[in-house]
Amino acid sequence: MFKINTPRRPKGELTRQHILDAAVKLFRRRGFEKTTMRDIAEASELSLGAAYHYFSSKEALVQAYYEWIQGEHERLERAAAAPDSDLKTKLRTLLETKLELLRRDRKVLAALFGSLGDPSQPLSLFGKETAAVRERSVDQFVAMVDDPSVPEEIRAPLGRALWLGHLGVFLFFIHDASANQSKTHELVDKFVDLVAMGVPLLAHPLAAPIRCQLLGLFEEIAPARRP
Amino acid sequence: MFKINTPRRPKGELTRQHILDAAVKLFRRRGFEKTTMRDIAEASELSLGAAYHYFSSKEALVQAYYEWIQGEHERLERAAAAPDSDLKTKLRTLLETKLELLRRDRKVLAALFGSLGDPSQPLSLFGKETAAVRERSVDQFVAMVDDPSVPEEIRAPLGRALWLGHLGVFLFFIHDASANQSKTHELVDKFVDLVAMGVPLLAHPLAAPIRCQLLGLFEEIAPARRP
DNA sequence: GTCTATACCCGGATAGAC
DNA sequence: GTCTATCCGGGTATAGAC
Repeated sequence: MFKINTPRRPKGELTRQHILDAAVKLFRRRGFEKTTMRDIAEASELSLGAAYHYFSSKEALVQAYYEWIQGEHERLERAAAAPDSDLKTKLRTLLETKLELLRRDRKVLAALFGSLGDPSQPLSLFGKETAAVRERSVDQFVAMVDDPSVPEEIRAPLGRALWLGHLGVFLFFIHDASANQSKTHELVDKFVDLVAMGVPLLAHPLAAPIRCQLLGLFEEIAPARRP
Repeated sequence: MFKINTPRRPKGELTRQHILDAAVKLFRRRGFEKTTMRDIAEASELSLGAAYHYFSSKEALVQAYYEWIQGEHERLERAAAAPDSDLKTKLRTLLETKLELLRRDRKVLAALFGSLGDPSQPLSLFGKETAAVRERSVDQFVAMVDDPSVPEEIRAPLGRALWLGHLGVFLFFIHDASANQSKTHELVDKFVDLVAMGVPLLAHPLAAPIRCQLLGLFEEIAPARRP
C-alpha cells in the first residue's frame, strides 16, 4: 500500500512524465482540442491503452499540467521575490511571473479555460478536483497581502479578491491579440496602480461604510475557508 | 434570394422551432453533453440528416438558444420596467429578471459556459459568433445607466462594467448549490447596494483620482465600441 | 426544398487477453 | 503494464423518395 503512493522504483513515474511532456508539447503545437489521445500515445511511443493506463482521461493530463504550472509559478515567485518590497511591487511580480510562465501556453489554456463555468466538469476552476491547486494559488495572494500597509482585518478578503482579479487578468491575457500581449501588461500596470491607490483609501476611517459593503460582498462571493 | 432570409411560408421555420424546443427540453432534462443529436432528431420525430439540415451542428442549436434567451430577457425587462425607478431598482430588476429566466437552465448553461475563455471556439462569450447577442445584452446595461444620477462621462464605461459584473453574478449563479439559489439573490442584493453606494461616491469631485484610475482600467478591459 | 436511411470517419474511452 | 479490438457519439456524406 505504501508503494502505491510513493513507489521506490519510479519506473512508471518516468513513463508518466514522458507522456505528460509529449502531451504538453503537442498541446502547444496544435492546441488542446486538436491533439488526440492517439497522437499523444504515438508521440510517447505507447499504445492508446497504455497511455490511458497512466492518465485515465485527457482531463487527467490537464490536471497534471495544472499542478506543474502551479509548482513552476511558486518557484518563479520565490526566485523573483525581493523580501523588503512593497505591496505594489509584490503584486506586480506575482502577476508578471505568471504571465511569463504562461506566455507560450495561451492557446492551450484558452481551450482549458473552457471548463471555467461548469462545476460538474472536473476541470472547472472552481471545482473539487482542482481545489488543491487552486488553494495553493490563492495562498500566494493571501501571503502577499500579509503586509504592514494592509489593515489586519481586510487581509484575507483582499487576498482572495486579488486572486479573483488575477483570474480576470488571465482571462484578458488569453484573449489578448496585441503583439507580445502588450495590452495585458498595460492592464497589469493599471490594475496594480489601482490597488496601490485603493488599499490606503479603503484603510482610511472615512471609507468605513464602503469597506463594509465590499467586505460583505466578498464574503458572499468567496467565503473564508474553514481551517 | 429574398425568400431565403425571410420565407413567406414559415413551414421550415416551424420545424426549426420544433427542433429547438425538443433540444432545449432534452438539454434541461439530461444536460447538454449527454444529449446527442440522435436524441434530438428522435424527439423531433425527424431523421438525423433532417435535424442537421436545420442546425448544422449542436453549437448552432446553442446559438439559437442564446438568441431566444436574449429576446426573452428583453421582453421580461420591458414587462417589469417601472419607468420612473432609480438606478438601484433598475439594476435589481435587470438582474432578477435574468435569474428568473435562467432558473431552470442552470445546468445547461453551466455546460455551455464552458466556452467562456476560448476565443477560438464559436460559442465563446467573447467571440465573434456571439457578438450580436452580446451587444444586445450590453446595451441593456448601458441603457439602464442612462440615468440623471450618473455623470454623463462615466455612463458608458459604467454600463459595460455592470455588464461584466452581471457575468460574475451569472457565474456565481451557476455554481450556487443553495436552496432556490438564495445565495445568488443575496449576492444581487449586496451588489446592488454597493453600486448604489459607490456611484454617488465616484461622482463626487474628491473621488476624481480614483475615478480616473477606474476609467483607465475599464477602457483597457472593455474599450468603447466603435460606432 | 424537405426528408429518410445508411454507411462512414474520427476521437474519447473501455475490456480483456497476454 | 502493455497491447489489440471494440464501443459510443458527434459529425459527414450520399443516394434517393416525395
